[in-house]
Amino acid sequence: MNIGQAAERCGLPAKTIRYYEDIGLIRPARRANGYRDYDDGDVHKLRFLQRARRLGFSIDDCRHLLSLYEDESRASADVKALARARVDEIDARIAELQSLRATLAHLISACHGDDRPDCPILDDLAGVGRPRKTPVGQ
Amino acid sequence: MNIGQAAERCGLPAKTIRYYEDIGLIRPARRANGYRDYDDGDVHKLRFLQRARRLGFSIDDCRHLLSLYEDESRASADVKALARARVDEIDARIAELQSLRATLAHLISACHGDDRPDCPILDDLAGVGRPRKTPVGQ
DNA sequence: TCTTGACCTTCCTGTAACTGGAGCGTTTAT
DNA sequence: ATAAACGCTCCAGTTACAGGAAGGTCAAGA
Repeated sequence: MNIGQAAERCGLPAKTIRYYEDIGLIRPARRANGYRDYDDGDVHKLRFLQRARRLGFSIDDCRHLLSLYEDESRASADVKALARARVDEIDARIAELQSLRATLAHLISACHGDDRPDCPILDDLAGVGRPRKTPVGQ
Repeated sequence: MNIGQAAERCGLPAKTIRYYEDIGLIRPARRANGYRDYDDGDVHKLRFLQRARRLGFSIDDCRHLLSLYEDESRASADVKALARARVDEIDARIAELQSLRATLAHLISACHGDDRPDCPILDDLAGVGRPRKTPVGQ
């Protein structure tokens, strides 16, 4: 099938599918006219990639997952380790965002937010008050 | 002062400071030898930028915040609105990450993670089982 | 004076993972 | 016959810088 139909079936834009080919994730057949020709196996792989990306795996992770998927003798522990690493990344990111959120919420609550120019948010960014050492995150 | 000293005082790498100049965020003086020459006001602005970036404001947000900061007749409501928008972005991102985390944690708990090749994580990515409609996020 | 090393300069490239568009050829339907 | 819809490749842009090359400048020591 043509790339348009493959795109429809896997849920990825055609542009993305071509990009995945550029970086060596898939290698569809070509017809005489130069058009890419996808079979069901290709679409299956593309769907695999779409799901893995949606779960936040990097392209490199996806490459790895795909090779594990195609390796009949893989150990499920390898996959589990990849997934655990993803969860750790996610946890770190969530913690960081929650810290930022708390700082911003605090500043927002301190700002009267009217037509007057004085603003604790800007004051904080400008470093008004005691010099802060690592006030948020890091 | 030279860029190295300014970098040390504001907590940003010299590369980043030059980049901020490229995109028009700051405009330090130049000496006869072509070296950038930062005064205390410049360093103050750079520190402002460093703090705003650390709070997750985009460069465009920073540009906006800086212009508000320099506008003596600004309304604090404008700043508050920017900060609120940031909090909304953060909340959305956190929710998304938590959803991803839950899905991954579920798959991880279902995977025995040993030397055997069968793996529910890969099965899920491959679409084994009932076809999922938008299982996570979005 | 010469040299060494630490700075500084500009410019180019690369990152992640695509997206948009130009300019062109092909297929399909009317 | 022609127009729409699709396909192709290649190039540029996105975010916010980081790394490095090639070269100029400056202060200190031998």
